[in-house]
Amino acid sequence: MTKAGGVRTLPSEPAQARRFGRVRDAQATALLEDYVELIADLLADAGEARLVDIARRMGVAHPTAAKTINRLKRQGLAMSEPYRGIFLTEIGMQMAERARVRHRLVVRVLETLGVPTDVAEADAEGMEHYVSDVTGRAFMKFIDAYGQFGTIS
Amino acid sequence: MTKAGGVRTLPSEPAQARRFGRVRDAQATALLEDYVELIADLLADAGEARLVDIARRMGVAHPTAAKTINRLKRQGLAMSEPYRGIFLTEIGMQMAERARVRHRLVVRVLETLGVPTDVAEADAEGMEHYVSDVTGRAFMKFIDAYGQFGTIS
DNA sequence: TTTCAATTGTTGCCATGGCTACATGGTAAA
DNA sequence: TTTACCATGTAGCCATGGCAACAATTGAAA
Repeated sequence: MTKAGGVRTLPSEPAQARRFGRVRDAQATALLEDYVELIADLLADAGEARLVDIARRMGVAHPTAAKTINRLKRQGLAMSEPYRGIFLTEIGMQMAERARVRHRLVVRVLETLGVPTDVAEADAEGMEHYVSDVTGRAFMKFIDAYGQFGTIS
Repeated sequence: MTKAGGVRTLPSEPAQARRFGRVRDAQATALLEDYVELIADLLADAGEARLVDIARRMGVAHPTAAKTINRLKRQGLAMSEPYRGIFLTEIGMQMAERARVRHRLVVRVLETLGVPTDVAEADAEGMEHYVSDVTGRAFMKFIDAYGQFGTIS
């Protein structure tokens, strides 16, 4: 099963290492993006983002959410007074907006490819963090061309 | 910006919690899948999977790779004798094959949507772990319908 | 056969992201 | 005004996944 016969051809070592490095980077910010997006949604929808609600919606215990929110604060994405609700900084809001746009884009692409909405929403939650700008632009072109007519298949 | 006016409507609390739970589960197995897939590729391509090569291709220091491989062994996915190359168990090979098929599927979908091959390969590396069976089937239908004619846009 | 470089193994450190258990603060009901 | 309940904060535990530093083994060159 060498290069001649098989389909298998490994990428070059540095290229592959770079790729996995990028995946690790994306993974590191994925959780922060999810929190920031959720906080923005809660602020828009309920007028406030409380720790308990964040924890319940993330499906984690409240100390877990508290730790992550502290990380958001350290990174200048969120802010809060003791025993009060959580708010986003300017940077946090920008990140939330970008995440929200990308999320909706991925969902629409999946829907257009025939994936049911609830599954599309669920899968997009994980996939969205790994969509590069180039891929995002390709997605937009695809939606512009086929999205408005509903499903493609 | 309530339900009436805006686009924003949060999913129900349990639904959203379930979604994020699924993302966490997928994240937990993502690294194992990547290792198993890489080991299978090295075995097919080079005839052996050595620790140094795995570490270099993953872009990590060798103790990091060693720890992860120990985890693979604990979970019954890989096996090795001290100071020897790494092999996959039956289960590990099955996992590798599934991961490989899904990886190629995601790459082909992205390519068909107009994403350049190298970017498609890179993005697929992160996205593939979050593609559910339902979405995978939709991808296959899409490829069957449009894939053979090259890019869609 | 000896020696030495490369590979593998091990230990111990750090940050992250889960959890439980407990302490503290805030507020509404009694 | 108390009190009791809920929300928030904090401490400490575990596993994961990075790292550097050092130990042990292998195997090839001298």
